[in-house]
Amino acid sequence: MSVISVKISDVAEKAGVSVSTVSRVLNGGKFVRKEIYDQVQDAIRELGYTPSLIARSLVLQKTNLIGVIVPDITSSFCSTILRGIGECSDQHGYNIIMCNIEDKVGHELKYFDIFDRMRVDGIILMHDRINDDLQRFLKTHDIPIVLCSASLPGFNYPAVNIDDYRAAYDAVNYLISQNHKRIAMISGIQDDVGAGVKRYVGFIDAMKNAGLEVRREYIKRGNYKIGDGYRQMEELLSCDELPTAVFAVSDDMAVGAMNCVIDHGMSVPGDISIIGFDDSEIASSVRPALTTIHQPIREIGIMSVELLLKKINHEQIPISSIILDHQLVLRGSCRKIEA
Amino acid sequence: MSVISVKISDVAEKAGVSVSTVSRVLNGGKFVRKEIYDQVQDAIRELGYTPSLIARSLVLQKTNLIGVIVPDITSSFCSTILRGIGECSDQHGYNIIMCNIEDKVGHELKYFDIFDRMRVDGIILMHDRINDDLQRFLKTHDIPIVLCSASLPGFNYPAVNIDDYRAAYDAVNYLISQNHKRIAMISGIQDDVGAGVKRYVGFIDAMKNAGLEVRREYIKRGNYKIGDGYRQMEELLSCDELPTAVFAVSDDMAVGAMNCVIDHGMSVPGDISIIGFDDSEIASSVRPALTTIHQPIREIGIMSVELLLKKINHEQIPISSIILDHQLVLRGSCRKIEA
DNA sequence: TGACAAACTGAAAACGATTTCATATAATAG
DNA sequence: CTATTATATGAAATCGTTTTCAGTTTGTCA
Repeated sequence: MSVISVKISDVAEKAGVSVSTVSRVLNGGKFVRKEIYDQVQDAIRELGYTPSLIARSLVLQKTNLIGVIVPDITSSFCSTILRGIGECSDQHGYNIIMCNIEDKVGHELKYFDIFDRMRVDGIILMHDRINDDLQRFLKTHDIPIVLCSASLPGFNYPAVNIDDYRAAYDAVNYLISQNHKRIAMISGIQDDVGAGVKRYVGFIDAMKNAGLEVRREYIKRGNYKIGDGYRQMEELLSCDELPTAVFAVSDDMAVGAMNCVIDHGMSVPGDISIIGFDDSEIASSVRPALTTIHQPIREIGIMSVELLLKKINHEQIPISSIILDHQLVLRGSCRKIEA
Repeated sequence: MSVISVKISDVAEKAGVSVSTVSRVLNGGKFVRKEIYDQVQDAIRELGYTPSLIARSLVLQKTNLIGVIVPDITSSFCSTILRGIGECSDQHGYNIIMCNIEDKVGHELKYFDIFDRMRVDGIILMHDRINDDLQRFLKTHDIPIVLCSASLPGFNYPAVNIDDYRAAYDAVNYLISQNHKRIAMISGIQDDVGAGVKRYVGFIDAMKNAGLEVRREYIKRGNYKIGDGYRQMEELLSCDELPTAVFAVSDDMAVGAMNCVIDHGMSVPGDISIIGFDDSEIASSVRPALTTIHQPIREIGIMSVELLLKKINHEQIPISSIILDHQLVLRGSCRKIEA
């Protein structure tokens, strides 16, 4: 029962050697006689000694901590990324300390400040929005940062993303190839300066290139959650002429939209086709299963960590921003309109 | 650009006072003259100084860190609890450091060891399984631990749970009240010594008390995930006589089961009624929406933190185990059998 | 055998905070 | 006006490690 924590000097005393020698044993045992080495190991075992990472961090000026800021841990997309992050950092001997922004948008600075004081070795940021305080902070501090499924115009932090423009374009283009003409979009919120605008532009361009009209009333905005999708779909259903398809920029919103359609006694894809984005777990757990854009979610998390570690270790980073492949996955929520 | 980190002595020098004075200012400024106080604050601002929590932790012997071990961050149940945990610990000035057990079952010890070395102030454990190594560890260390939606027979750590026995009983009893007689169960895995067995016994008792037969072939086991529910349901569908209702001990498994039924061209609840457990987000995002047992998920997380903090601060803990209320929520996945 | 390198060991100085203790000044009381 | 107390301040010890540097063995080679 190690109530009082035993320290390195206790081990040293017990083993009859100096503190330095114990420390050497702890760190590989180079330059210490086999005999003494064993002696020290015995003492460690008998005393149940475990070195304090706190003390170690202090002298080494390195915490092996990675701070992670997520917008909403509850979303399947985020938690899957987080899983990738946890997995990879674990493998490299880093631990992650997580902060959930949630509804506390605008308070990001608080978490950066905490990370700063904790002297984390680096930060992974899954967040697109920025305000003045944060801007100032980022300009004056230089903790290694990588953006994960996000981008911050004006800062060239390394980032891991897919090609959101292209992916949105592909999704909409698929709808068009199925002869849909009245296509609506449930987009991201106004101040999403990252993926949000890219997907938006992707939608617009696909429509324009096909010579299709984009109606103002067909463009809605939501905060990526199921409830948002539901609410926006309700508005769409009140249009004079209903769209035949809707492109939602997250699976969650797509599911919300789908539920709304179903709850109004209509059918997906019979009456309205819906295409999602992310291919998060919910996409395949729902009936009809969602046709959607697949992102390599877990890999995005993993790559973020690898990029961050490179930055922490001052290794050369080949390209500052990594774009992973997306993919259209066809399931049951879209149908072809017979011409 | 604070490349070289500025320390308290730099501030002291700049302000023309001693280190102790700066420290006092940092910690509330009691016993320091207004004039000097301002002087120090100015120096802090000008230098962009932020105190190192690492150094602070070392001397205070307190990290304000809480270690959290989750079985699967990807599940909506876990991530919602985690949100509660994050929220509450944040409010109390604690940070959480998260470890995802995932498929690395049996390696729990590794994370306990890390937490131990990091000198976290306490641990929240959402994990029911235990092995010899872990047992030995727990016996020899005494970090404050609370169990969150879990229980560890043989250790009387404080815990936050619902009454799993009663909840399962209520769920099954509801099915019975709807005239179901052939009721199947998709239970937890074999070595789940916590909620798993309690829900199992609740099922059995409800059946017995109603004088209903529990058929061996109607009892399946899964690891709480959607895929498990799907697979087990497939087996149930191959029974000679189909059950009219199935009780799944997690919403995820219930959804899996539901999808399986639908994919086989049958209807829920038309052909088979399904009741879930948890009322996690997926329960209401699926059509038909799941009838299920509601757990106050976020609150469970919050209460765990509060309990842990009490333990950390050596406050009296009134009752060692907290049982929160559950509730049956009726939605669309169950129907009444006309007698 | 002597010279020089290699292997081993320990004392002491960091790392960056808090806190105890002693001291100095200001305020209050008798 | 002195004795006493409250308020301000700083020097130095402490938290538990790693690492430098110097010193002591031991080994190798001519």
